[in-house]
Amino acid sequence: MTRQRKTILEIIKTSNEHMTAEEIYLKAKKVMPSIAMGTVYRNLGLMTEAGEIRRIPIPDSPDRYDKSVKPHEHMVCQECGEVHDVFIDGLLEYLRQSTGAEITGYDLNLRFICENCRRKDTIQGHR
Amino acid sequence: MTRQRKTILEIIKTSNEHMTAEEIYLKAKKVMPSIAMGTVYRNLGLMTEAGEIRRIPIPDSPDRYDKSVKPHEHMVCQECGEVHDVFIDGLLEYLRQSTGAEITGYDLNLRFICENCRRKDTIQGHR
DNA sequence: ATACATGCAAAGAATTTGCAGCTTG
DNA sequence: CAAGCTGCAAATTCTTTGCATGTAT
Repeated sequence: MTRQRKTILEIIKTSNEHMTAEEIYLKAKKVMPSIAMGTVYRNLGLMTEAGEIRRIPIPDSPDRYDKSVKPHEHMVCQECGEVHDVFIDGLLEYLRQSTGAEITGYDLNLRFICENCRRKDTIQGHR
Repeated sequence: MTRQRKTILEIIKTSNEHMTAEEIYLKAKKVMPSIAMGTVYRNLGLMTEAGEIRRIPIPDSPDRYDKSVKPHEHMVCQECGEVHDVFIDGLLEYLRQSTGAEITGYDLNLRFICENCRRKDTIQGHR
Protein backbone atom coordinates (compact mmCIF):
# COMPACT_ATOMS: atom_id res chain seq x y z
CA MET A 1 0.00 0.00 0.00
CA THR A 2 1.49 3.25 -1.22
CA ARG A 3 1.21 6.74 0.15
CA GLN A 4 -1.22 7.74 -2.58
CA ARG A 5 -3.50 4.77 -2.06
CA LYS A 6 -3.60 5.42 1.65
CA THR A 7 -4.45 9.06 1.00
CA ILE A 8 -7.27 8.21 -1.38
CA LEU A 9 -8.74 5.62 0.94
CA GLU A 10 -8.51 8.05 3.86
CA ILE A 11 -10.35 10.73 1.89
CA ILE A 12 -13.16 8.36 1.06
CA LYS A 13 -13.47 6.80 4.48
CA THR A 14 -13.60 10.13 6.30
CA SER A 15 -16.10 11.79 3.98
CA ASN A 16 -19.84 11.58 4.21
CA GLU A 17 -20.39 12.53 0.61
CA HIS A 18 -20.50 10.32 -2.41
CA MET A 19 -17.68 11.85 -4.36
CA THR A 20 -16.71 11.60 -8.00
CA ALA A 21 -13.20 10.56 -8.98
CA GLU A 22 -12.46 14.17 -9.77
CA GLU A 23 -13.60 15.41 -6.37
CA ILE A 24 -11.42 12.79 -4.74
CA TYR A 25 -8.54 13.79 -6.96
CA LEU A 26 -8.87 17.44 -6.00
CA LYS A 27 -8.94 16.62 -2.30
CA ALA A 28 -5.96 14.34 -2.69
CA LYS A 29 -4.07 17.04 -4.56
CA LYS A 30 -4.31 19.38 -1.59
CA VAL A 31 -2.44 16.87 0.54
CA MET A 32 -0.18 15.51 -2.18
CA PRO A 33 0.09 17.99 -5.04
CA SER A 34 1.95 15.66 -7.38
CA ILE A 35 -0.73 12.98 -7.47
CA ALA A 36 -2.11 12.17 -10.91
CA MET A 37 -5.66 11.57 -12.04
CA GLY A 38 -4.62 8.22 -13.49
CA THR A 39 -3.38 7.12 -10.12
CA VAL A 40 -6.69 8.03 -8.56
CA TYR A 41 -8.67 6.06 -11.11
CA ARG A 42 -6.33 3.09 -10.86
CA ASN A 43 -6.60 2.97 -7.12
CA LEU A 44 -10.34 3.47 -7.09
CA GLY A 45 -10.59 0.52 -9.45
CA LEU A 46 -8.31 -1.67 -7.36
CA MET A 47 -9.99 -0.81 -4.08
CA THR A 48 -13.41 -1.38 -5.59
CA GLU A 49 -12.36 -4.82 -6.80
CA ALA A 50 -10.84 -5.58 -3.42
CA GLY A 51 -14.17 -4.73 -1.80
CA GLU A 52 -12.75 -1.90 0.29
CA ILE A 53 -15.05 0.70 -1.23
CA ARG A 54 -18.05 0.67 -3.52
CA ARG A 55 -18.50 2.24 -6.91
CA ILE A 56 -21.87 3.75 -7.70
CA PRO A 57 -22.71 4.20 -11.36
CA ILE A 58 -25.29 6.91 -11.96
CA PRO A 59 -26.84 7.50 -15.38
CA ASP A 60 -25.60 10.65 -17.12
CA SER A 61 -23.23 11.42 -14.29
CA PRO A 62 -19.72 10.39 -13.37
CA ASP A 63 -19.43 7.43 -11.02
CA ARG A 64 -19.42 8.11 -7.30
CA TYR A 65 -17.52 6.24 -4.62
CA ASP A 66 -19.02 5.10 -1.36
CA LYS A 67 -17.10 4.35 1.81
CA SER A 68 -19.70 1.82 2.85
CA VAL A 69 -19.63 -1.64 1.39
CA LYS A 70 -22.67 -2.84 3.30
CA PRO A 71 -25.69 -3.44 1.05
CA HIS A 72 -27.77 -0.29 0.70
CA GLU A 73 -29.39 1.77 -2.03
CA HIS A 74 -28.97 5.27 -3.34
CA MET A 75 -31.45 8.05 -3.86
CA VAL A 76 -30.28 10.75 -6.24
CA CYS A 77 -31.90 14.18 -6.05
CA GLN A 78 -33.09 14.92 -9.55
CA GLU A 79 -32.45 18.64 -9.09
CA CYS A 80 -29.09 18.97 -7.35
CA GLY A 81 -27.67 15.50 -7.91
CA GLU A 82 -26.90 14.84 -4.26
CA VAL A 83 -26.77 11.17 -3.33
CA HIS A 84 -28.41 9.83 -0.16
CA ASP A 85 -28.13 6.37 1.31
CA VAL A 86 -31.20 4.31 2.08
CA PHE A 87 -31.61 0.77 3.37
CA ILE A 88 -34.18 -1.59 1.92
CA ASP A 89 -34.17 -4.84 3.81
CA GLY A 90 -34.49 -7.95 1.73
CA LEU A 91 -34.54 -6.20 -1.62
CA LEU A 92 -32.39 -8.82 -3.34
CA GLU A 93 -34.69 -11.58 -2.11
CA TYR A 94 -37.70 -9.59 -3.25
CA LEU A 95 -36.19 -9.13 -6.71
CA ARG A 96 -35.34 -12.80 -6.98
CA GLN A 97 -38.81 -13.87 -6.01
CA SER A 98 -40.66 -11.39 -8.16
CA THR A 99 -38.58 -12.15 -11.24
CA GLY A 100 -38.21 -15.85 -10.61
CA ALA A 101 -34.63 -15.54 -11.78
CA GLU A 102 -31.30 -16.15 -10.10
CA ILE A 103 -30.41 -12.52 -9.77
CA THR A 104 -26.73 -12.26 -8.92
CA GLY A 105 -26.73 -8.56 -8.25
CA TYR A 106 -28.25 -5.29 -9.33
CA ASP A 107 -27.76 -1.57 -9.70
CA LEU A 108 -30.52 0.65 -8.46
CA ASN A 109 -30.83 4.41 -8.58
CA LEU A 110 -33.86 5.97 -6.97
CA ARG A 111 -34.88 9.47 -8.01
CA PHE A 112 -36.42 11.97 -5.65
CA ILE A 113 -36.30 15.64 -4.70
CA CYS A 114 -34.30 16.36 -1.57
CA GLU A 115 -35.48 18.62 1.25
CA ASN A 116 -33.32 21.52 0.18
CA CYS A 117 -34.50 21.51 -3.39
CA ARG A 118 -38.11 20.99 -2.38
CA ARG A 119 -37.88 24.07 -0.19
CA LYS A 120 -36.36 26.15 -2.97
CA ASP A 121 -39.02 24.98 -5.41
CA THR A 122 -41.78 25.97 -3.02
CA ILE A 123 -40.37 29.43 -2.50
CA GLN A 124 -39.97 29.99 -6.20
CA GLY A 125 -43.46 28.68 -6.76
CA HIS A 126 -44.83 31.39 -4.44
CA ARG A 127 -43.08 34.27 -6.14
CA MET B 1 -41.04 13.89 -39.03
CA THR B 2 -38.18 13.35 -41.43
CA ARG B 3 -37.24 10.30 -43.42
CA GLN B 4 -34.36 9.57 -41.08
CA ARG B 5 -36.46 9.79 -37.94
CA LYS B 6 -39.04 7.47 -39.43
CA THR B 7 -36.31 5.00 -40.36
CA ILE B 8 -34.81 5.02 -36.88
CA LEU B 9 -38.18 4.60 -35.19
CA GLU B 10 -39.07 1.77 -37.55
CA ILE B 11 -35.83 -0.04 -36.77
CA ILE B 12 -36.46 0.16 -33.06
CA LYS B 13 -40.14 -0.74 -33.18
CA THR B 14 -39.59 -3.81 -35.35
CA SER B 15 -36.64 -5.19 -33.41
CA ASN B 16 -36.83 -7.43 -30.39
CA GLU B 17 -33.36 -6.56 -29.22
CA HIS B 18 -32.24 -3.75 -27.00
CA MET B 19 -29.87 -2.04 -29.37
CA THR B 20 -27.15 0.51 -28.80
CA ALA B 21 -27.09 3.76 -30.75
CA GLU B 22 -24.34 2.32 -32.88
CA GLU B 23 -26.29 -0.82 -33.72
CA ILE B 24 -29.24 1.32 -34.71
CA TYR B 25 -26.97 3.52 -36.76
CA LEU B 26 -25.55 0.56 -38.64
CA LYS B 27 -29.00 -0.81 -39.41
CA ALA B 28 -30.15 2.61 -40.55
CA LYS B 29 -27.11 2.98 -42.76
CA LYS B 30 -28.09 -0.11 -44.71
CA VAL B 31 -31.36 1.52 -45.68
CA MET B 32 -30.08 5.09 -45.90
CA PRO B 33 -26.31 5.12 -46.39
CA SER B 34 -25.90 8.85 -45.95
CA ILE B 35 -27.32 8.97 -42.41
CA ALA B 36 -24.99 10.36 -39.76
CA MET B 37 -24.30 9.16 -36.24
CA GLY B 38 -25.19 12.60 -34.92
CA THR B 39 -28.60 12.37 -36.50
CA VAL B 40 -29.19 9.03 -34.85
CA TYR B 41 -28.23 10.35 -31.41
CA ARG B 42 -30.30 13.49 -31.87
CA ASN B 43 -33.36 11.54 -32.86
CA LEU B 44 -32.95 8.98 -30.14
CA GLY B 45 -32.82 11.83 -27.67
CA LEU B 46 -35.87 13.55 -29.09
CA MET B 47 -37.94 10.39 -29.28
CA THR B 48 -36.94 9.42 -25.76
CA GLU B 49 -38.06 12.81 -24.47
CA ALA B 50 -41.27 12.53 -26.42
CA GLY B 51 -41.94 9.19 -24.73
CA GLU B 52 -41.98 7.22 -27.98
CA ILE B 53 -39.13 4.96 -26.95
CA ARG B 54 -37.20 4.31 -23.77
CA ARG B 55 -33.53 4.75 -23.05
CA ILE B 56 -31.87 2.15 -20.86
CA PRO B 57 -28.62 3.17 -19.19
CA ILE B 58 -26.42 0.25 -18.28
CA PRO B 59 -23.27 0.65 -16.20
CA ASP B 60 -20.04 0.30 -18.19
CA SER B 61 -21.93 -0.18 -21.40
CA PRO B 62 -23.44 2.10 -24.00
CA ASP B 63 -27.09 2.97 -23.53
CA ARG B 64 -29.67 0.70 -25.11
CA TYR B 65 -33.01 1.70 -26.60
CA ASP B 66 -36.25 -0.11 -25.93
CA LYS B 67 -39.30 -0.06 -28.15
CA SER B 68 -41.54 -0.56 -25.14
CA VAL B 69 -42.43 2.37 -22.98
CA LYS B 70 -44.56 0.36 -20.59
CA PRO B 71 -42.99 0.02 -17.12
CA HIS B 72 -40.78 -3.02 -16.94
CA GLU B 73 -37.30 -3.94 -15.76
CA HIS B 74 -34.18 -5.22 -17.40
CA MET B 75 -31.99 -8.18 -16.64
CA VAL B 76 -28.52 -7.99 -18.14
CA CYS B 77 -26.55 -11.19 -18.63
CA GLN B 78 -23.25 -10.63 -16.91
CA GLU B 79 -21.44 -12.79 -19.43
CA CYS B 80 -22.76 -11.86 -22.86
CA GLY B 81 -24.45 -8.55 -22.06
CA GLU B 82 -27.80 -9.50 -23.55
CA VAL B 83 -30.75 -7.60 -22.12
CA HIS B 84 -33.99 -9.32 -21.18
CA ASP B 85 -37.27 -7.73 -20.17
CA VAL B 86 -38.98 -8.65 -16.95
CA PHE B 87 -42.11 -7.34 -15.28
CA ILE B 88 -42.27 -6.69 -11.57
CA ASP B 89 -45.72 -5.60 -10.57
CA GLY B 90 -45.91 -2.83 -8.06
CA LEU B 91 -42.19 -2.26 -7.79
CA LEU B 92 -42.46 1.52 -7.64
CA GLU B 93 -44.99 1.25 -4.81
CA TYR B 94 -42.75 -1.23 -3.04
CA LEU B 95 -39.78 1.13 -3.31
CA ARG B 96 -41.81 4.07 -2.07
CA GLN B 97 -43.07 2.16 0.92
CA SER B 98 -39.79 0.58 1.87
CA THR B 99 -37.87 3.85 1.61
CA GLY B 100 -40.61 6.06 2.96
CA ALA B 101 -39.65 8.61 0.32
CA GLU B 102 -41.50 10.13 -2.60
CA ILE B 103 -39.62 8.24 -5.24
CA THR B 104 -40.28 9.86 -8.60
CA GLY B 105 -38.61 7.21 -10.67
CA TYR B 106 -35.72 4.80 -10.73
CA ASP B 107 -33.22 2.96 -12.85
CA LEU B 108 -32.76 -0.71 -12.16
CA ASN B 109 -30.41 -3.19 -13.76
CA LEU B 110 -30.63 -6.78 -12.65
CA ARG B 111 -27.67 -9.06 -13.25
CA PHE B 112 -27.98 -12.73 -14.06
CA ILE B 113 -26.56 -15.43 -16.31
CA CYS B 114 -28.71 -16.23 -19.30
CA GLU B 115 -29.54 -19.78 -20.41
CA ASN B 116 -27.07 -19.73 -23.27
CA CYS B 117 -24.16 -18.66 -21.15
CA ARG B 118 -25.10 -21.02 -18.35
CA ARG B 119 -25.00 -23.89 -20.81
CA LYS B 120 -21.61 -22.86 -22.15
CA ASP B 121 -20.25 -22.52 -18.63
CA THR B 122 -21.41 -26.01 -17.72
CA ILE B 123 -19.81 -27.57 -20.76
CA GLN B 124 -16.54 -25.80 -20.12
CA GLY B 125 -16.70 -26.80 -16.48
CA HIS B 126 -16.83 -30.46 -17.48
CA ARG B 127 -13.70 -30.36 -19.61
C1' DA C 1 16.52 -6.46 -6.22
C1' DT C 2 12.16 -6.96 -8.09
C1' DA C 3 7.62 -6.44 -8.40
C1' DC C 4 4.50 -3.25 -8.46
C1' DA C 5 2.89 1.75 -8.46
C1' DT C 6 3.46 6.37 -10.05
C1' DG C 7 3.21 10.68 -13.12
C1' DC C 8 2.53 12.17 -17.41
C1' DA C 9 0.47 12.48 -21.59
C1' DA C 10 -1.84 10.40 -25.11
C1' DA C 11 -5.63 7.39 -26.42
C1' DG C 12 -10.36 5.59 -26.10
C1' DA C 13 -15.34 5.14 -25.94
C1' DA C 14 -19.72 7.26 -25.95
C1' DT C 15 -22.11 11.14 -26.82
C1' DT C 16 -22.95 16.08 -27.95
C1' DT C 17 -22.67 20.20 -30.62
C1' DG C 18 -21.69 24.22 -34.14
C1' DC C 19 -22.61 25.26 -38.50
C1' DA C 20 -23.73 25.72 -43.38
C1' DG C 21 -26.80 23.73 -46.40
C1' DC C 22 -31.04 21.08 -47.30
C1' DT C 23 -36.13 19.48 -46.27
C1' DT C 24 -40.66 19.76 -44.93
C1' DG C 25 -44.97 21.62 -44.09
C1' DC D 1 -40.52 30.82 -46.99
C1' DA D 2 -39.78 29.79 -42.04
C1' DA D 3 -38.76 26.31 -38.82
C1' DG D 4 -36.57 22.65 -38.07
C1' DC D 5 -33.37 18.84 -39.50
C1' DT D 6 -29.32 16.93 -41.71
C1' DG D 7 -24.36 15.57 -42.53
C1' DC D 8 -19.96 16.48 -41.23
C1' DA D 9 -16.39 17.14 -38.22
C1' DA D 10 -14.67 18.83 -34.20
C1' DA D 11 -15.39 19.06 -29.30
C1' DT D 12 -16.63 17.14 -24.62
C1' DT D 13 -16.70 14.17 -20.86
C1' DC D 14 -15.25 10.43 -18.28
C1' DT D 15 -12.06 6.90 -17.92
C1' DT D 16 -8.20 3.91 -19.30
C1' DT D 17 -3.54 2.91 -20.70
C1' DG D 18 1.64 2.78 -22.31
C1' DC D 19 5.79 3.85 -20.74
C1' DA D 20 9.87 5.35 -18.37
C1' DT D 21 10.91 6.25 -13.73
C1' DG D 22 10.32 5.79 -8.83
C1' DT D 23 9.15 3.29 -4.47
C1' DA D 24 8.08 -0.29 -1.11
C1' DT D 25 9.28 -4.70 0.77
